[in-house]
Amino acid sequence: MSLLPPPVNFRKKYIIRAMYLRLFEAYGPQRWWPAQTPFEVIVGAILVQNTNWQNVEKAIKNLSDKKLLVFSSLNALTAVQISSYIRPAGYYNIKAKRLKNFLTFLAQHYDGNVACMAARPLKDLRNELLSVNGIGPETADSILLYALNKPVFVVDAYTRRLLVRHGFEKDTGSYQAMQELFMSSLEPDTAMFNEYHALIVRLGKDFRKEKAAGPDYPLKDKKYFL
DNA sequence: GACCAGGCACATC
DNA sequence: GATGTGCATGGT
Repeated sequence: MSLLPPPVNFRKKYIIRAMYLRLFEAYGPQRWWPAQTPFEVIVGAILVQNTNWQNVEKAIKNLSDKKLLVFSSLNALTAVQISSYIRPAGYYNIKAKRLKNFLTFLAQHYDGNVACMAARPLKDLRNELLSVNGIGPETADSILLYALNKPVFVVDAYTRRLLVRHGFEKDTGSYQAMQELFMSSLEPDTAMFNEYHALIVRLGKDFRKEKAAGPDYPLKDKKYFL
């Protein structure tokens, strides 16, 4: 029995859990991922790399209008052809190649069927995705969580900024360290991981909006929302 | 006209 | 391992 304060990790984990409740209370369910099918989720996950979602929506619509949000249709196109549809998303040449890389991977390993991926052990599947050129940790985890409903926590730029601003991680901290903080603090619950990450993005966008609203906005007071 | 956005690969030290 | 750079559009 000790009256000493609990270890830092204990406090951090408590706050990680409490933040979810606060965010959910404030914003409610976010209903992610904004897509009709798991295949569309994956296309969006690649297109959104370092890009505003609004721009991705335009690219997705171009593909959707041409009925290309289906493996067989998109896979029939060359990278150059794909790039012509996804221009609004930016980095369109490299992203077209990345989409082709994924489509080739899906064809070779899963007969072009996204649902077939879900049968593989999570760790193996994650490593497979990471082996595809153009799919890094965040894109892989977004695919696992939002397309395949696997209990994996997605760390993105908003998550990183949140942890750094709260002094939970150094800004040089690794993706894995930040992911581990969430996953060791929470039960592996797919629906909750889905919601939590979406809420962090919502918070980040809100924060940016208010910051842009005026130079007198009291950022210092808004920094901590717990 | 800057500056930014839900990354990633690659070169170099 | 850490750090720097190219990739590109559209909104504020």
